[in-house]
Formats: sequence, C-alpha cells, structure tokens
Amino acid sequence: MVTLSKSDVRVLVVDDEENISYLVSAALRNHEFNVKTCATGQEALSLVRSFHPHVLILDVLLPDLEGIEVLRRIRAQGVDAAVIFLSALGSTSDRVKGLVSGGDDYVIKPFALEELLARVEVQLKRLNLQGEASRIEVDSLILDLDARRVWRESVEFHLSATEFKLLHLLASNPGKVVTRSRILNHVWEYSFDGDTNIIESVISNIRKKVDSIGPRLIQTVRGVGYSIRVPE
Amino acid sequence: MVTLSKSDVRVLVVDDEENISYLVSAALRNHEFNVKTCATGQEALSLVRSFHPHVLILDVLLPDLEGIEVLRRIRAQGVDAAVIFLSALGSTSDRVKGLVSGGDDYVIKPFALEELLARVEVQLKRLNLQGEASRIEVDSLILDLDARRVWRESVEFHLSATEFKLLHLLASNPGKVVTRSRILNHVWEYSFDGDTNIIESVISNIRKKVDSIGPRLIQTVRGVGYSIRVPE
DNA sequence: GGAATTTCTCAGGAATTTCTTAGGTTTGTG
DNA sequence: CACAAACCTAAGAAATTCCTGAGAAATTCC
Repeated sequence: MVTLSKSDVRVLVVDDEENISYLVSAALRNHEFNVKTCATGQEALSLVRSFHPHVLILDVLLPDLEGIEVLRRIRAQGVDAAVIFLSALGSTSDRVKGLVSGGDDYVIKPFALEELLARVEVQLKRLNLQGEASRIEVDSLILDLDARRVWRESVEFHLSATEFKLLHLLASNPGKVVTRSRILNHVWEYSFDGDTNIIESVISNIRKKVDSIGPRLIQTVRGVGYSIRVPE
Repeated sequence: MVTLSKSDVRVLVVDDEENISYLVSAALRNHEFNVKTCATGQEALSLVRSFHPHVLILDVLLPDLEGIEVLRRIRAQGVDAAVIFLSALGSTSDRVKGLVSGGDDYVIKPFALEELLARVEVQLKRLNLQGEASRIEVDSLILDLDARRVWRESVEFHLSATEFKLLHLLASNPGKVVTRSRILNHVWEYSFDGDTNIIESVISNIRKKVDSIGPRLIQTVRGVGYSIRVPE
C-alpha cells in the first residue's frame, strides 16, 4: 500500500461551467489535494498527459468532445486514473452509459460538495492512495493514533511505546497475518540475531493488558506470526 | 490479473424488504452471478464468513444491526469485499456517512436495476484490477493467503505452516502436476536424503482435513507428484 | 543521582508441529 | 496372478515454537 500525503494526490476537474468548476476545485484544494481545472475535452486530453491525475472529475457535456469520448481516448492511452462523471443528464440510461463505458462513478448535478468529496475518497481507497486514519477499531478495541491511547470495552489501558507500535501494526492489518519478520523489521527496525523471544514477550504483555477481557483478539499463527481479528 | 468467470463471482444481497431482495437477486442471477440473500445483519455477518462474497449489497436499514455497523464489523475481520449501500435514506449526510465509513458506493431507493447492475460491474472491475492475488479458489476450496486461512464447502479448517505451504503450492498450479522434487525444494528448501515419506505424510494430513468432504481435489500422480483439480 | 519505567534476556513448562517408523493398501507389470 | 514399487495412514517420539514470570540492563523522568 502506497501511502501518499494528500497533497501528492492529483485531481483534474473538467467542466465548462465556471462556477461548478470553481466550487469543486476550491473544495478539493481545501482538502489539500493538488488540483488542476480545464473547460474542454481537448485541454483535458493534453493535461492528462502532462499532469497525470489520479482522479478525473469529468463533465459529460463539454463544448467540444463528449465526456465519454474523452474517457475512451485516455483509456486508449493506457491511463487508468479513476474517473467520476458529473452530469446534469440524470436519466438511468445516461448513468449506465457512463458507468459501462469505463467510468468509476457517476454523480448527478446538482450535487452536494461533501458527497463528491466522499466519492473522491472512495476512488483514492481503490487506488490504495489513502492516507492513514487517525483511529483504528477492531471489535471493542480502539486505538487513537494521534493521542496514542488504547481502549478495550471502553476501558483505557496504558501501553509502552513498543507495545503500542506492535499493536498498531497488527490493528492496521485486521484479519491478516503479520509475520514475525515483518514485526521485527517494523517495530525494531532490524533483524535480531537468531535467538530472541522479544516478540513473544511483548505480545504477552499486550495480551495481559488489552486482550484479557472479552474474546481474545490477538491470535497466534504458529510458525508464521500473529493476527488480530474477532474469533467466530 | 485473475479473471473470474461471472458464475464465480459471489454477490450477497442483504435487505429485509422481500420484494427488493427478490428483484435484485433475480436480476443478478440473470446476469449469471452467484447470489445469496439474507434479511438481517447477523445473518449477513455469518454468511460473509462462509460464503466469502466479492460484492455485498447492503441495505442501510436492517431490523437488527445498522448496515454501517455490519460493514464495520466485517472490515474488522479483514474482509475487503466491495460494499454497495442501498437505502431509502437519501440525504447527503446519510450518503456521506455510508461512503466514509468504508462503503464503495451508495445507491438510493428507488433505483433502476440496470444502474445497480452497472455499479456492481464497476466494483468487479476494481476487484480484478487490484490483483486479487491474495485469494486462491479451486472448486469449493478457498485459500486466503493474507489471513492464512482455508475453507472447504464454507467450513474452515486449521492447517499447520507446512501443510498450508504445500496446499498453497498445489493450489497455485491448478490442474498441473507438481513434482515431488519441486515440492521438496519449495516447502522444505532442500532435498532430503533419499528415504523419507514426509510428503505423503503431510499430504495425508491435508487430505484428512480439507479433502475428506466433497470430491477429492488432491490427486496423486504416481511416480511424479501431486495435482489439484476437480475430478470429472 | 535516584526512582520509575521500559526493554530485553533467560529458563521452565506447555502446546503444537514435524518427522520417522511400520504395517497396510493400491497400482502397474510381467 | 504374483510381485514389487509406490503410496497411504496411524501412532508416537523428537523437535520446535510459544507462553509466562522473574529479573537484569537500559532508558527516561523528576
């Protein structure tokens, strides 16, 4: 998972209605995206080549080319930016046309900026570009990453720096097994010489604090590593 | 890129309004998806665990749990099926809530079946693009490589590290024979001195667990090795 | 500097896994 | 059909892996 800061995410807004274009791009900039705008299909085609947007917000009705045609041409160039169509054409067949021709979403004007932003975030998630959340929840376990605090069943527990780092690693991969070597690399930043059981030791301490109430969330996967998930 | 045939794509429809549930699932089946339906959040949670849907169509208002809560819980288990919310709650804030809480799309009732289908297809495109390399399926056998978990006919089995490694090797070469020497090299990383039947032993254990229900998937190829495939 | 906390090592014991052994079954061949 | 080779399986010994508590060493805090 590539984690980019938001200002590294490029969004291209293509719309010939100036006020829409302005509102959308302002909102996106407000959320710290790197935004460019243009008003025609031709401009869009050349900007895609130079600006390499991650997300394209594309009006269906442009003065020169149709939005769908723009999409067709940029896909033909092998660009796989996420494309969100924007349109006053709200009929079902218009929407279906936009989606089946390769669009990733289709939003009807008028729309709430807030929703458009949420849909942009969804596309980023798809591209694996999303920044890290500041709070992680797995069942009744809650990690507040900014405040470095941990709760289980609403009771707060104090974890040391190492314990927090390890629990954070597990909790950001819920359901997946995190191997011992990944743990060593991530938490200790080097490989220990063969024989240490520092991982077991820290896991044991974390469990004693956080995982002794309710069902056990930290599962041992013998010979491989550990995994955090709700047992069935 | 793993390309699934449509009948291998599993879609779970969760809605307590029977006619909606029926219409949607009928339309999806018409398009040759493998569809299951249920009416409550609890059922959804358990079906997700056994049915392993690729796409989840989830009503926001369910009799027991809220759809968003269902989503939260399945995400906590590391399930990353695409989720399309379905709701009569059409306000912007409802939609935003659904999207930011991890939904991949949000469709408002009433909707055109055609559009819902188009949106399901969009989600499939996403699943195929992101490689899907973390899951291997052979008939009713499912290996989740990230979680290191194995199911057969929706029942989970526990495999040891060696057993998993060997089954993984076979399952990533469906229909092909994997020779004994390849198995030795890959699973044990060296050649044993002539006389050992460790492979037979491990195969026997795997079969006892995973291959004792339904048709036998692991075939012995006398004098050569083993092969995993569906018998005719 | 001294106290408190955290990090890490060590060691015994429990649990699981790995591998060998040995006898039985299947398969192919003359 | 008889025979041998290849394979299957159960049982159990050996080895590995993991858990935990106690305490030494290191670090942080006052």
